[in-house]
Amino acid sequence: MAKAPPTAHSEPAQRMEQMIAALRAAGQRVTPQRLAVLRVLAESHDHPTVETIYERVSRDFPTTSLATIYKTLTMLKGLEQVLELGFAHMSSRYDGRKPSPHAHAICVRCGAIADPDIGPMESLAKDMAKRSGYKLTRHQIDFFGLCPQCQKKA
Amino acid sequence: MAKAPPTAHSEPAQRMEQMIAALRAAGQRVTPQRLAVLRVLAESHDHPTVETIYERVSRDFPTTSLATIYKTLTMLKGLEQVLELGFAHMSSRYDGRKPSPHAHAICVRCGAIADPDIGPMESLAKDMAKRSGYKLTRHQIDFFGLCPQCQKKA
DNA sequence: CTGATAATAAATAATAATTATCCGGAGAGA
DNA sequence: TCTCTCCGGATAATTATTATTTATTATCAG
Ligand SMILES: [Mn+2]
Ligand SMILES: [Mn+2]
Ligand SMILES: [Zn+2]
Ligand SMILES: [Zn+2]
Repeated sequence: MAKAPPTAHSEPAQRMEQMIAALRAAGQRVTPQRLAVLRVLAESHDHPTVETIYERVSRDFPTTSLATIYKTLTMLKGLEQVLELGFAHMSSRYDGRKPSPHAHAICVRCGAIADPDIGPMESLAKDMAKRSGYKLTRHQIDFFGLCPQCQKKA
Repeated sequence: MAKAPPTAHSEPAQRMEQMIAALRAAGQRVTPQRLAVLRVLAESHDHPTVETIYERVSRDFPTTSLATIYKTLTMLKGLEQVLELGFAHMSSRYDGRKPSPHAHAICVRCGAIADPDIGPMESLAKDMAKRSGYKLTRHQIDFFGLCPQCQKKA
């Protein structure tokens, strides 16, 4: 059997290990429910909602409560292990694979979210910090429009 | 008396005229309540919340309902006469002075919002469109941190 | 391994922001 | 003036999220 090819970003399994390590380092308990949430986050490429995470966790863990998902995500946010994308008229979306702030493209029709690597935001943030006088700590950069699929249906 | 100095962006009065014209062009009625909302939007530099707009409108128009503010803002958004800044864990903020998308700095302590002109986002949007395949129509670019005042208090 | 204990999970209630519904009234146009 | 539609105000409903309460469980000292 051939060796698995190298990948640019972490495999779900190793991303999970990172998150578990972060929990332990923070003195947080590692419970089955939390492991289930971590797994969903590590495996999901679609920037799922709380509801979606809940459904995916529920497959293996049917008694889990929505509140548990919320609380786990809040905790992981505090540990900078998950990125929350917050919006006004739709529920938040979560990225557990790339937990540091990065730009997103959001389809206003179907909700699909893409996050290709684009030119770095550092210079933009520097510029904003300089001209506003703010001490900046994080950002959320969102572009809205139609995903390729929805463009076809138009 | 000296002539008023020229300004880079529109005076409240002329911004109001623009908005009124947009209403008329869209066949929308220009009512006293709506005029009151327009005035608040044209005069406010603080990116007010719905609640704040409501309070300001209520000074001159005490019987106004919150729902009217919401409905008027929704309409103005449709006419691209007001920019909504939507967030996950706080209520939306509105900019009626510069209604086209632009970057903001938001103070996480006191909520102050600044929007200095910074390096253009066009190239960033182009890059995102190219790499994601999305057809982009608008964006929201937010930087979070501490405003100058809150930095002092630290 | 066992038991003590503090943290956590589930269920549920509460909250906050926003949106929908209903109805009376004002206003533009015939 | 009449009419018909739009609009405003009051209030109910909805949605997303957070708080509370109680039972359960992961962790670790012994
Ligand atoms: Mn992402
Ligand atoms: Mn602005
Ligand atoms: Zn789409
Ligand atoms: Zn501040």
